[in-house]
Amino acid sequence: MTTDDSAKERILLAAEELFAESGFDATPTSRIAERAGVPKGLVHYYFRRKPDLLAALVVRLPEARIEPSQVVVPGDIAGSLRKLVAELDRRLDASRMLSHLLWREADTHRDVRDALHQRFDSLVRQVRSVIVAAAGGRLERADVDSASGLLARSVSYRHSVARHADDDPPGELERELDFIAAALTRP
Amino acid sequence: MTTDDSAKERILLAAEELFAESGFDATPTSRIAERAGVPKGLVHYYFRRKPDLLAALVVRLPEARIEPSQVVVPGDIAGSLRKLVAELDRRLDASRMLSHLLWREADTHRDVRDALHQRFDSLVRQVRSVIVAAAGGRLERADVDSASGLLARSVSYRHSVARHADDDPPGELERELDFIAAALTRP
Amino acid sequence: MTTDDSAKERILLAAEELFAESGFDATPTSRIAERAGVPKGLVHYYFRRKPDLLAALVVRLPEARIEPSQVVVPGDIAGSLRKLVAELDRRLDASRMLSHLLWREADTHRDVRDALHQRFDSLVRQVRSVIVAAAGGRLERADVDSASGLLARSVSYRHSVARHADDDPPGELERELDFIAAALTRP
Amino acid sequence: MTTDDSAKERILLAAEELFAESGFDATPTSRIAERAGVPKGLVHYYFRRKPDLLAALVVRLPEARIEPSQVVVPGDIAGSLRKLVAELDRRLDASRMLSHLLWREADTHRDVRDALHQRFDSLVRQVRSVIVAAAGGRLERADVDSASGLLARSVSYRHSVARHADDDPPGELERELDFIAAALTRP
DNA sequence: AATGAATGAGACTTCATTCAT
DNA sequence: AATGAATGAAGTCTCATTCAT
Repeated sequence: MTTDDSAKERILLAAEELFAESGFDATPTSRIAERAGVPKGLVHYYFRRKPDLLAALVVRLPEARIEPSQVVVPGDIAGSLRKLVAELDRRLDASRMLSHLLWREADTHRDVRDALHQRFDSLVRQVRSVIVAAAGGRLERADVDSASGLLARSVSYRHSVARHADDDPPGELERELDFIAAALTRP
Repeated sequence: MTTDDSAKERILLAAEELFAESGFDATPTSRIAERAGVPKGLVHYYFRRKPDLLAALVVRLPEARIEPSQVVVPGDIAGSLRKLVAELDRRLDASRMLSHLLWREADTHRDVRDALHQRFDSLVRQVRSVIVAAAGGRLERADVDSASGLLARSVSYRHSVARHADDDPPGELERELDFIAAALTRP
Repeated sequence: MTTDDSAKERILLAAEELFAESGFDATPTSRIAERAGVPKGLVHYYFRRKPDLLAALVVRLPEARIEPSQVVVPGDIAGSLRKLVAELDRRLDASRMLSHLLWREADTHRDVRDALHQRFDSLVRQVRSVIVAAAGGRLERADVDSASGLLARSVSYRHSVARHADDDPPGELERELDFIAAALTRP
Repeated sequence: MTTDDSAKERILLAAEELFAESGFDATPTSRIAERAGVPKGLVHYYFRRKPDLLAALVVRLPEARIEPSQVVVPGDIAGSLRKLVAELDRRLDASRMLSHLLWREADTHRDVRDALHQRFDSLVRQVRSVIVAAAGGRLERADVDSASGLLARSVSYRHSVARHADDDPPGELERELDFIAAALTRP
C-alpha cells in the first residue's frame, strides 16, 4: 500500500512518464536513468532490453474487471452505465498516460497489442452485462450488441486514444450514454 | 491523372509504407531510399529533414469534405448515413495506412496533430449536416449532437486506429448506424 | 582421488569449457557462474580477476614427463616412439580442449605462453631421449635433432592446434612415425 | 602496385596490426579508427560489423599457389623443396602476422577456418607435386604422403602458429627438409 | 565465507545530415 | 540537379568488478 520508491520502481515510473511524453523510440534509456536518479547500468540490470520496460508496464495496467453488482441499478440502464463509466474512469485516471502510450506502441509490440485487445474485448462484454442486468433481459440482442460496441469504443477511445483535456469535452460521454440508454428503452 | 512515378513520388510512397510498418523513428531514411530505388542523398535533397517527409504526407490525405447533396436521402436518416459512410470509406480506403500512421505520430508532431484534429471536427460537422438534412430539422439538438459524436468517433476509429481486418467485424458499423438512426426517430 | 565437485572445481571446469568454446574474451564470467551452478559473486570470490582463471587452468595441465623406461624398447625405434606417443595421447586426451584453448590465449597472456613453450621444449627432449635410448646411441646427432623436432612438432600440433576429429586423419601420425624411424635406421 | 593509402586501406592495415597485437575481441573498433586516423563512423561505414573486417583480411592473404616449374630441380628433391620453401617464405613474410592472427580466430569464425583449411590442403598437395616431380616418380606412395604431411605441417606451423623469431631456430627447417629428402632417397 | 545488487566505463552500431563533386 | 562518401553524436547494451550484508 505504501508508495514503493525502490530503484526498480523509480525506473518504471520514469519510463512511463517519458514514453508517454516522447514515445518509446524517442526516449533514450539514458534519460530514463537520469530521471529515475539511477546509474545508466541499473536500467539494463533490471530490464535487459528496452522493450522489457514496455512489457513490465503492460503488467501494471490496473485491473479492468468491475463487479457488476457494484454498479447495476435494476431498471435504470442510464444510471447503471454512468456508474460503470465513473468507476472505470476512477481506476484508469492514474494511468491514462500509460494507456495512451501502450496504445501507441501496440503496432510494433505484439505483446502490448495482445494485452490491449484483450482489455477491449473484456470491456465490451462488461458493458453488455451491465445493460442486460439493468434492463432485466427484455431487450433485442442486436440492439444490445450495437449499444455495447458504441459505448465500449467511446470509453476505450477516451482511455487510450485521447490524452488531452480538450480531446474530451466535459459531459459529452454522459450525454451519449443517456442517448444510448434512451434508445434501448424506446417502445 | 496518371500515376506519378517520379523519384519524389516514389520516396513519399516508400516513406508512407515504412512509417506505417515500423513507425517514424524506427525507419531510417536510408531504407526509404532503398525501397524507393533512389540514391540515399536524394531523399534529403527533396526533404531536407526527416520530419519534412511526414509533413508532406499530411498534405496528401484525401479531401474529406463530401457534398451533402451527394448522400442525403430526405426522410431516410439511416440510408443517408450509410451513403455518407460508404463514400468516406471509398475515399479513405486507399490511405488507411497513412491515416493510421499519422494518427500514431500525432503525439510528437504538432502539425500532424493539428491536421487530424481539424479533420475530426470537420467529420462531426458533416455527420450532423447529413442527419439534419435527412431529418428535415424535427430533431432535438442534444440528440443530434450525441449521435454525431458517437458516429464520427466510430468512423474515425475505423479510419485512424483500426488497421487490421479483424479489428473491424463486418457489418458492425452498419448495425450501429441503424441503431442510431432508429434512436433519433423514435417517438 | 575422487572427482572433486566443489564449487571452485566446478567453476574451473565451466571456465575451461566456455573458454574453449568461445574464447577467453568472449566468455563473460557470469556465464561461467551460470554453467557452474554457482552465484555470480563466487567466481570473483575465488578468482579475483578474470585472468586468474586462466592462470589456474595452466597449472592443471597434466604432467607431461614420461618415464623413458616405460616406453623404450631397445633396438626398436619405431615401436618405442609409438609407445611414447600413445602414452602422451592417453594423458592429454582428457585435456585436449584445455591445451588448445591455452594455446590460443598464449599470445596475449605471457604466463600461458611461457608454460606452453616450456612444455614444448620438454617434449623435444623427451622424444630425443627415447630415440637415443632405443637406438643405443649409434645415430648421427643432426639426424636425431631433425627427427625429434619433426615429431615433437607433429605431436604438439595434434595436442594444441588441432581439436576436431577431421583435423587428424587416423593412422597418419603412426605412418609418419614409421617413416622417421626408418629414415633414422637406414644404412 | 603503388601503395594504396585510401582511408579504407588504412583501416584494414590498422585492423591487421591491432588484431595481431591484441587479438580480435580485445581490439575495439575505436582503436582501429584511431590508428587509421579516421573518424570512428568510417570504420563501420566500410565494414558494417566488426567480423567483416576479419573477412576482408582473409581475402587479402597472398596467393599460395606456386608454379612447380619455378622450383623443381629434376633429380634433387632436397634442392627442390628448399626452393619451394624459400618461395613460400618470401610470399608470406609480408603477412606472417596476418596468418597468425587468422589462425587464432579460426575457432570462432567459420569463414576464417574454412579459408585456412583450404590453404593447408593446397600446401600438402603442392609439396607432394614437387617431391614427385623432382624424384621422377620412383618413390613409394606412402612415403611421399608421410613426407608431404610432415613438411607441410612444419611449414604451416611456421607460417601460422609461430610468430616470434625465437619460435623458429634458424636453419632448423632446412635440416629437417634435408632429413626428409634423404629418407625418401634411401635405398 | 558467500552473495547478488549495483556501478560505470566503454564496446559496437546506427543514422540523420552535410558537402564536395 | 543529383550523388554517395564521410562524419560524429548518440543510442543500446555488456560486463568485470566492487561492496554491503
